[in-house]
Amino acid sequence: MDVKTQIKNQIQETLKEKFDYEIGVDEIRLERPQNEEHGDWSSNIAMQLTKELKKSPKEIAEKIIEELDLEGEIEVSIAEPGFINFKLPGRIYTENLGKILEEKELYGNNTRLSGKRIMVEFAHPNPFKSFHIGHLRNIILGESIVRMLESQNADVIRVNYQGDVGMHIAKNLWAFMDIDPKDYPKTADEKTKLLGELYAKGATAFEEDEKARAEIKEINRKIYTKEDPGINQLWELGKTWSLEKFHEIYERVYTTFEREYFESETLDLIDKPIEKAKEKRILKESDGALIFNGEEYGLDIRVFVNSQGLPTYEGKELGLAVLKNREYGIVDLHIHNVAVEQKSFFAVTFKVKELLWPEEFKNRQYHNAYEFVGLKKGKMSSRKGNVVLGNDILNIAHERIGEIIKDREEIDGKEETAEIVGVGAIKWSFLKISPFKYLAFDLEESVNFEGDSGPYIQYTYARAASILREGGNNEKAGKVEFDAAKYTQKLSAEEEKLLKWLERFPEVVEAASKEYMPNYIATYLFELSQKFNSFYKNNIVLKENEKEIRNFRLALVKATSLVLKRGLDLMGIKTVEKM
RNA sequence: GCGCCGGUAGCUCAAUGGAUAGAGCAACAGCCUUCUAAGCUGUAGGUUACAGGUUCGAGUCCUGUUCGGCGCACCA
Repeated sequence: MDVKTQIKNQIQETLKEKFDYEIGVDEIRLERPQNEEHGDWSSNIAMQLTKELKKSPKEIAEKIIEELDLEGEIEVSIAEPGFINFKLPGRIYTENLGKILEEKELYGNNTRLSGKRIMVEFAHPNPFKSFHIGHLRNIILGESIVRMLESQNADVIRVNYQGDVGMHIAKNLWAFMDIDPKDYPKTADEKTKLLGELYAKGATAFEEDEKARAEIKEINRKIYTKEDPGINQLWELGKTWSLEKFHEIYERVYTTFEREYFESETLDLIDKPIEKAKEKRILKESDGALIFNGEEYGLDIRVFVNSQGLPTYEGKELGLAVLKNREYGIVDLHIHNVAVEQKSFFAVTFKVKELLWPEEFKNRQYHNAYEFVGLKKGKMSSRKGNVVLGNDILNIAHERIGEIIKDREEIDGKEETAEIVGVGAIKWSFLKISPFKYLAFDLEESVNFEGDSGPYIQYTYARAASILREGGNNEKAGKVEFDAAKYTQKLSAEEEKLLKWLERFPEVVEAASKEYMPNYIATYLFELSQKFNSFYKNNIVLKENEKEIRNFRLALVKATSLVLKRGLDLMGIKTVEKM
């Protein structure tokens, strides 16, 4: 039994004995005091119960601690107005240090989601359109969510769903048809640039030109029917161009997909569920379209098949559900990592899927509605061809890092280092803030490498790596060759803070994975780095004469480097040994 | 009109209903004669948008106001 559970059980028993008051263990909450001087754990139970027990919080707290029978030298104290604070013996933390060194990169994992199959759908860029800063937030967040779930022992299915049919394509093809194949660009960058321009041209024409609008609608129809070989060919070509570029980006951000779905694949599968939905009166006709009237569920009205008889995005979602079920059967949870602007869409399609296929979908769907990305300066619009491209951002970060390290002789692979650190800087800037908060992206700030930044953490890791490299055999440094109980007496302030902070990692990972908030990990790692750097400044490791202290510090450095690396890994960020 | 999200230091963000609201950046002042200065130490910076309420205790919960973002039938 861990310390936390022991304390809770004891409080529960004491309340029963002393006050004849029954309370569930889960209702007793132990908190981490913000101020570490208040101890390692804190309980507010005495204040909570003042009314019910009709006694002052202090009185209750005093009675509780009188009766507590805790094992293992836990210090208990009372603070105004009635907090009960627990201070754990140093031994717990030195023992945990041994645990980290033993478990290595598995430290922090748990088995909360063992046996669960979770499908995470993320990225979804649309072919023919650009992969912009919004997609970057999506894929970086999605990748981290996948890794966090895997750390909880879930069996994760990574999928991507991409819109390769619909009006946005038709707008593009309308402009695409005017390009002479002789003028087709050669490089992937030029190709995607052209596609972006074509979309902007088509979208503008659609809005401003009556004739163009009719033509685009006709192209859209032909995309669905596949009756026009010329259009089919252009469609294939543009899609290939797009996907080539998308895969380049996936690779750069260390993402892979087990299955990439396309809207075009769903088209043949839509009729059946639509029929079924009509029979069950889930969908109804209205003004020539087939709609779901969500009002009775407090939801919006949304169109599943338009009055032209073409399925909308909503309709295709039903086809996708059929396809997924066919390929993967029932999964425990479907996570859709899609920005908050689609909240209404998911609320409705979730409800329809649940009504159609309760066994497969009821209580098995979650829309991770993360917030929008915008620019701190200026506005973005793909319609106007004015977008910040994902790749450009990564390139700029890469270049900036390249400049910084170009004169550092000790770094071997400068290009690779610049890439890893550059990508890390961008990922960090996205993940360090809550996903559920609007992100005002500022390129200058995200490539600022000081303080709360990816490179700062990576740099801290490299410092640790450097000590371990020069400390000789890493394996040996990884062994704690000292008497843990005795050594705690001699800890410096920095050592103690670092040691204690390392022990929190597993609970941070668990909370982050439960709430889909990688920023918890970022905050933790930043504080870990600060504590390590402070330790680094004031506690010499390699030149320490006393062998016992030297070994302890090497162990501490090793453990810190393991946790830094693992934490960054959960965020989808790589480390370098030298930078 | 209805719904969802947000407003915390000059800027970007933290803060499971808890103890003195914390960081980073920017500004200012220090530290390279110890393992990487992408580092460390310090100073300054706050009516937590506003007004009520609930609570032993509110940045956090409730109500209203206000400002901003997003969404609400044939786009995805």
